[in-house]
Amino acid sequence: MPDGRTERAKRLREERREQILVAARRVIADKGYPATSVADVIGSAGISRGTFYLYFEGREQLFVELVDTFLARLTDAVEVIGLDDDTPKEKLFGNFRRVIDILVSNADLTTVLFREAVGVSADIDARVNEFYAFLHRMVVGALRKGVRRGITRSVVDDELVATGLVGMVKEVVYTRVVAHRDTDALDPDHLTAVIFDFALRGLLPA
Amino acid sequence: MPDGRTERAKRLREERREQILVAARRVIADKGYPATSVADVIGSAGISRGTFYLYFEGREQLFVELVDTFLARLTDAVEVIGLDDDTPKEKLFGNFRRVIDILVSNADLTTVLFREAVGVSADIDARVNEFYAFLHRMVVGALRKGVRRGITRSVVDDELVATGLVGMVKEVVYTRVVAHRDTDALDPDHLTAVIFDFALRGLLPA
Amino acid sequence: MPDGRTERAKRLREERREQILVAARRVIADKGYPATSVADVIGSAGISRGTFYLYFEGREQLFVELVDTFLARLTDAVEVIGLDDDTPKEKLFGNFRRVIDILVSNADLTTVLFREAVGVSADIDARVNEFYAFLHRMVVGALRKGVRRGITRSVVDDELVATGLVGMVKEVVYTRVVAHRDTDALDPDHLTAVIFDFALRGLLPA
Amino acid sequence: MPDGRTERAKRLREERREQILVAARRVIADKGYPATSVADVIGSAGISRGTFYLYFEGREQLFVELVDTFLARLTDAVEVIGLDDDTPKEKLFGNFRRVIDILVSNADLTTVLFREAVGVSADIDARVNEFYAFLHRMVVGALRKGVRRGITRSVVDDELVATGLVGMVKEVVYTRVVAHRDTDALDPDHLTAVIFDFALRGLLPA
DNA sequence: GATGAATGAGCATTCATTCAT
DNA sequence: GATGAATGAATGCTCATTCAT
Repeated sequence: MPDGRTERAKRLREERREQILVAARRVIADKGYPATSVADVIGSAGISRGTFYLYFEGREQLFVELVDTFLARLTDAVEVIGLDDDTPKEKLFGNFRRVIDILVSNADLTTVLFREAVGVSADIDARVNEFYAFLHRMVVGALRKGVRRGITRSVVDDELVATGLVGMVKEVVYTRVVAHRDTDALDPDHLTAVIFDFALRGLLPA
Repeated sequence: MPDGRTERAKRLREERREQILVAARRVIADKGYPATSVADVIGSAGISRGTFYLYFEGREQLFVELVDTFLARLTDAVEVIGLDDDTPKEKLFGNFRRVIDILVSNADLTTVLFREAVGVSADIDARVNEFYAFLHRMVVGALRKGVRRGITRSVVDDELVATGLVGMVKEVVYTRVVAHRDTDALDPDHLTAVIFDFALRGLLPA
Repeated sequence: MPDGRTERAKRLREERREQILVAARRVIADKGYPATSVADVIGSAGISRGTFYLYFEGREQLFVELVDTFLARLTDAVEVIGLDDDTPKEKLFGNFRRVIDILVSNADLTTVLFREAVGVSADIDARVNEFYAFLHRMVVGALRKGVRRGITRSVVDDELVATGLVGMVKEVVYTRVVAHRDTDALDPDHLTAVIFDFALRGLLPA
Repeated sequence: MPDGRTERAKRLREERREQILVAARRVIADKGYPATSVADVIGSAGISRGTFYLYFEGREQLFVELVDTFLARLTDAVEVIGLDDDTPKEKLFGNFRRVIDILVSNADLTTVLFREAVGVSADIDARVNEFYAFLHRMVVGALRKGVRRGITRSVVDDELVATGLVGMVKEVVYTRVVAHRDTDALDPDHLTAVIFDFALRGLLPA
């Protein structure tokens, strides 16, 4: 029955799901995933136990969905930069900026991703690791293209440097957003600029 | 009664504790803290339930001790470098190297620290965060002393850069030791050298 | 309003009920009553949850009706045989044959009656027991009339023998129809003949 | 440590198990298996939830054990009668008597076996069916040996007659012990005698 | 009349902790 | 000191029933 009623029902259903997801990420960011019971989630979402299981297969599946959706948004924010790109530096800057922006403006989900989505289940671990591996591949690619085009110098172990660059971003976001919940102090533009300046010029005096 | 009997008893007691701690960190690194029950620990340590509670207040206290002891070892490996030090660069290099060495050569505890000791309890979170804050303070101090002595240039936001440097080390160790358990591939000297080279000279061509 | 519309509505309603009952007895015979949820029934019947409760008071009442209707059909198949009946043996034979026939040709309902309608609720237990008590009374009556008319000999405990005769039929039908679902192997005529032969002549050599 | 303490502990453990089993069979016979929750069992046994799971893997395993143990006792009561046995009739009579005796003197377990152990799980169904199949095989064997030795006549369908004989016993016990809980009225000797008399001589006048 | 989203009581099971022996 | 049986609060999940649309 593809009539109006069905459409509306679908939308309501989607809203309900979203309501539960929002409540869940808030409470998980607050109490931590292992300490968050289904009772906590439904209490926070203002729904009954049964309703929860109407929309999600179970506690873990809800958590996987939370993490997966967020990882997908982050992945989408990263744009591959071709060897013949006219503005590779700007594109790379844009990639960093967008990822950081998403992380900073979704404090709850970032907290869940950084603090809870680790060591909970092999399944989730694998997805999260795959995301970081994706970031790592992108950075390694950027480093190598930079060398080929003469923009950057060649380093001894570019895999290691790439891992370190990913780690820089993670740690900066983690300390500000997750550990100190000090979102205001974190301007994505400033952060990206500082990291780029450091990464390009190093610490030695000119 | 400071006689021999007491001495021996004390030593036996200490050995017993150690035996339990070793078993615990192995099984926690393997299964993850939330999934590790007291039954797992006593099974792995070969002791009875009651004995466990004779040596530790409970499951969480055991975990706190595991993390705390490791953090203390790491903290001890960091040496403050004075403004008038003759070999500040070598000292700093030594600090990085020693910390990385401890992390790499204690894969179980490093796994526990990086993957399990996060988001479990506010207590543990605070201790771990304080350790990273300590590292951060040391790096910020080194940066500022470097500037004063003309060794390094001044950066716009040295707090941010310091956080990033800590993050580089964490991520490199995490990916190799925890995620891929690829300890062989991680020579502390090589790692420290690469990070230093990158941090000092940056990526721009000379 | 005894007009056509009402008539048609009533008929439709009856058909709907029947549709649900048929679906229910199939799925209950298959999965067992305790394991059959309302979801199973409505899934099998192709109706919605709400509709189910429009036609039945609830899960148990549906089950009671299923059993009751079947018991009524079985009860109707049994004909009382008068003392002055000309063909008492044939009538008795007919009674056995008809009951067995109904049981054999309604494998689903027989399965429900024998395997599910036992120990589920005091209500259903009572109805089923009453049916067996009815059969028992009929057989006791037949035995006594047989003795009075000189057709059969007098036994020490005709109540016990009657119970046993009912049990013979139950067990034969149960093993073939319910346990082994081997309906083909069960010719009502053959079965009735064998039981009669055994019951009349016994096992001793002539 | 094969000392006295271990022995005593083992005995205590066995007593505890037995205590739970006795409580369980009482409450299951009373309320029915599907309606009996773990809460009912532990309430009846006067133990805590945790203790229950210390002695049994779960609700179903307890039930399986209840049924299995009883079936084993019944099976043990049946003695195979050889072709060259001097007193085959007495042996057969003994078999019937002993089985009936166990059934009658364990009203709770008999109720569980007849009313609850049916249609609950495929596992239990299989075990119960196997027991009846065993009885059936024994009776068929007895019938055939009886014919060979000239003690009984040959019947058209001895499989069917054997099933019927098993059914006679089941029904008599069921009606008296389970349905009417009228254990007093059921003397095993009398019952066995009546069934034998009927089965051997039949109902026709001499 | 038909629908299916919502409800919440109820259930089996786990596990950190205690304590009598 | 050592043991392990006992405890019971807590948890994730199911499902019969209701009711607004």
